[in-house]
Amino acid sequence: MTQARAPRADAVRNRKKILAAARHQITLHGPGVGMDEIAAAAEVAVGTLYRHFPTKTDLVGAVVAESIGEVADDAEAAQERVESGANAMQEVEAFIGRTVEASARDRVVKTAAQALGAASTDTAEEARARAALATLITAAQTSGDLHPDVTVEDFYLLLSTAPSDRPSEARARWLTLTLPGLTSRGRAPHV
Amino acid sequence: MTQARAPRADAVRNRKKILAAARHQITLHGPGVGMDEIAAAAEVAVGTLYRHFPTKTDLVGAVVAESIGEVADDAEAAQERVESGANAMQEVEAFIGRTVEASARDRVVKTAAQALGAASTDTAEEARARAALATLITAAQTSGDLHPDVTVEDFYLLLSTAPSDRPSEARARWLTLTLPGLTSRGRAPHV
Amino acid sequence: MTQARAPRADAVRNRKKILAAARHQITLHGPGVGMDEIAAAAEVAVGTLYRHFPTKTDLVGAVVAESIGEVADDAEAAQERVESGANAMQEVEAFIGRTVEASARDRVVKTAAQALGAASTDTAEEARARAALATLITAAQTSGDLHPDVTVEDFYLLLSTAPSDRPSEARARWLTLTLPGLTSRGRAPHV
Amino acid sequence: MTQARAPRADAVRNRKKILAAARHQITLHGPGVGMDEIAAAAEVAVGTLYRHFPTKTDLVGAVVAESIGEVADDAEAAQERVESGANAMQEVEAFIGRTVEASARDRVVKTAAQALGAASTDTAEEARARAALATLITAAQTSGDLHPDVTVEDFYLLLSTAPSDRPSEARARWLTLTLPGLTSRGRAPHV
DNA sequence: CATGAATGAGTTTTCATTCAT
DNA sequence: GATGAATGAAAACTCATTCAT
Repeated sequence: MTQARAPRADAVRNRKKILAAARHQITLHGPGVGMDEIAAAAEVAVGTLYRHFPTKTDLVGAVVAESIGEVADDAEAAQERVESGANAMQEVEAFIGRTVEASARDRVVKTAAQALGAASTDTAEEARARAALATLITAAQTSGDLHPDVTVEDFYLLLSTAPSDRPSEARARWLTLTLPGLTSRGRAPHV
Repeated sequence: MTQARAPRADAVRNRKKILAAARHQITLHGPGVGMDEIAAAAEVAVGTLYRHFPTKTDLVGAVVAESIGEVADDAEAAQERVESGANAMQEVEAFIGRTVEASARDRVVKTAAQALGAASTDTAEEARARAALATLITAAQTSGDLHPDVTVEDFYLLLSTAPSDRPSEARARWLTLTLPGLTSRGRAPHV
Repeated sequence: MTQARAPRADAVRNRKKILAAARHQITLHGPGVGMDEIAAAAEVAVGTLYRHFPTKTDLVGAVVAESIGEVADDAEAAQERVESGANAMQEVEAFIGRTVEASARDRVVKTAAQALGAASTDTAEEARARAALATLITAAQTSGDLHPDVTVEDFYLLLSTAPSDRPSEARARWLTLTLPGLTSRGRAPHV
Repeated sequence: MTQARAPRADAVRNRKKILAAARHQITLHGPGVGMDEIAAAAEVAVGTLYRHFPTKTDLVGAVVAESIGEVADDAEAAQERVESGANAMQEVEAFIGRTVEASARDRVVKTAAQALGAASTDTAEEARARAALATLITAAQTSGDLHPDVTVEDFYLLLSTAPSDRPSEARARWLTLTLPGLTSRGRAPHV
């Protein structure tokens, strides 16, 4: 069992520089930035870039995974606040709002992921996010007005269709139109 | 007064073949299909393709315009049914459902338009669609439960964020989650 | 012997329009102007253009031939003035000066001819020019200082290397440097 | 202080092969040879060619610069011979003769430069050539028969209009007709 | 005869990826 | 491990020329 030798310090440093540069470049010039440009921005040679990420798809996938990690962090924080007594339904709505805003800031990353068909998700971060969201959802269904049939998939469905590339008023309006569908009252049967 | 000479029969035929082929190829392989491939699919030489559409952007724009034309047709039909006594709110919901399905079939066209920055809209078709929708909205607000602040823009906002590239169950679920936000009851103030 | 039927009036008109347009367009945008552009400028369809000139080379050749015709006119006029008593050497020098200026005005035609390897000359016009020049040369050798070994070819050699695409000062300087070589005194043997 | 790292051995080799091939191909088939052809002749992929010269204009410019370098070498050698006691006027005439011959060998390079509007000159080589020529001119004006108003520009004017694409007899004749204009005797005022 | 649509080889250039140094 | 030069398959677009209408 060849224990994976601990990565060299500079290799770690390079990986970080590359990810940061990729994120920046993609946000700046859209997907379709050349690998050369990303490499240059990371102050690294293309070869090095390819040693860390064998494919452009892989690199973009990693950038996306990072974003997911941040979403997971956010969801976990919300869940902890709920455990400490915060209103679950309010946390759910606030979480959605923040995530939509975040994906607006990083919108090109999303586009990039789609454009390149980057495989959906890096398991570790994904799992964390999913766990925290599930807890949050259950809490809001118990103590609040979140409709009982709502699932984590529904969150993803909505978040992945948020108008991240539209002006902030559009995003606000979208929240107004969309959030009611998550509540019991909003979806109450016709009288 | 140089009366624009009637276009030749074969030119018209080719234009149609090209548009059809473009639509098909784009739907099949995404935007970024080569012009050569589209030309081949249309059984035409590239030169011909470029005679009809001087730029790839123009071609994609034309394909998009066609789609918009179809949406306009659909909206007008719905409006006429309402004038003939059909339930306005039901027509609104059905219209949205149908359009989401249509954009799922043509999903890549949408992507293509965004990707290439094809100028937003072909005025003529756009105007028709807008007019029919406005009438439809007013009718549903008068006789049905459509929320009074809903506008044509809201329709566009929702339609443009529909999960057109997801399986049909996802699209159905999306309708379930989204439609309530358009109604007065769905958005009723918290008690 | 099928006597070549007299060309139709409109065909003649078209030929002239095409030649004029070609000359204008080439002078304007350099050789490499598209045949389509020339056709458009002549208010004629490309097909018509190709009926009159089966090849781009042919068209350019015809334009060049026209220029030669003008040179021939000029040479004949000079020769007639000499017959009427004008100073032959002065006429020679003036003729060269005028021709250089003319080729500067039409410079692109020359470039075009070279670029496309347009076959050297249209016999009729060429012959007229050659005859008039020969007479002029003989007169200047008899009554003036034109070096006895100078031939029509020498004139062509100089004219074809005139700096037609340089500013007029350059052309003037070129005359200053070049004309002495045509005279007996200028080429007097080293003492 | 980022010391420009020494270029790799193979890169240098390729650059040379490319320049040589470009020169050859251009001389052979005129400007307008495809980049693909040049690449093939250099036994290199197009991409490599574009790494070294980002634009066709750049490549042609480099080829031209090389030619100018050779002219500069020649002029410097002539100047040194004069410093060592050689006859200045003879060196001037010989230099012009050699350069005309050289530009006949490389004639298409000249055409190419004009055709592509390659920015007139590569400063370094140009400067060397100009310096050597100026010295040579002064020497020939002092010790020989070179006309006092002749400048480096005059040399360029003549060389750039030499009949480089004509047979060698034409070039010889051209020298006979042109050189007198550079001398004091040749341009002596009319008696 | 005129028209102008169609042809298709060819042009320059880009970019993800590989591999010698 | 890092470097950056080399690769070569596209891609979008042009234009002289042909040919159906």
